[in-house]
Amino acid sequence: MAKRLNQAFFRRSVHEVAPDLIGAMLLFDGVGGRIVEVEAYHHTDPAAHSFRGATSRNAVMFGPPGYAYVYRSYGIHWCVNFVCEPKGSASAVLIRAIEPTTGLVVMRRRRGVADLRLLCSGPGRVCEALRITQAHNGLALDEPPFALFARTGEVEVIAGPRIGITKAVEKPWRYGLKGSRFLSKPFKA
DNA sequence: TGCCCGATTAACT
DNA sequence: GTTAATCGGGCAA
Repeated sequence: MAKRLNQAFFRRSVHEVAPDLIGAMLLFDGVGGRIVEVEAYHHTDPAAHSFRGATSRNAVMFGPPGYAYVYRSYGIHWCVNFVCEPKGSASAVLIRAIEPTTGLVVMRRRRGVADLRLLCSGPGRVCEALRITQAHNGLALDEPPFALFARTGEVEVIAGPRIGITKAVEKPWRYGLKGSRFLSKPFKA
């Protein structure tokens, strides 16, 4: 069995944690799969929610590492982040896509699509498939309903510009599993 | 208080 | 390629 990721795993630079999450297994209530795409955000980064300081929405980002920050996107979707670094640095990794492996029947029902590649390929899709909502904001990542396991084997991680932002667009802080069919968008070669 | 816009997605043309 | 859906945060007034 793969090693469980504990809070110490997240108590590092967000730019170390983010690529290390590629290939890791994410389960929520026993449903999920392998993480294939993430993005890193830091409080010194104009594109980060924490850039302008703590608010009620982003309060979890300013708390200790190893917790989930969940926010509403475009008034419609939920997106989940993993808080990193020592408490107060307000950095987090956005989970953008996973390769579905566990609980496929449940995820297909929740998403209303059968195509594996459309189940979890995008931050909003991941949360809908795993049924992560505002109710889970602030939960610890090393306790149920979360379960995270370190990748087993080597993986080839590729980096590139982040998606859907208008500030600091040039920063190559999107990380993905090279060649994965489950990315929300392909990485430029 | 009002207005603009976003770490998105799906359904259009 | 374009656009609607939908709402809270952030900033101007």
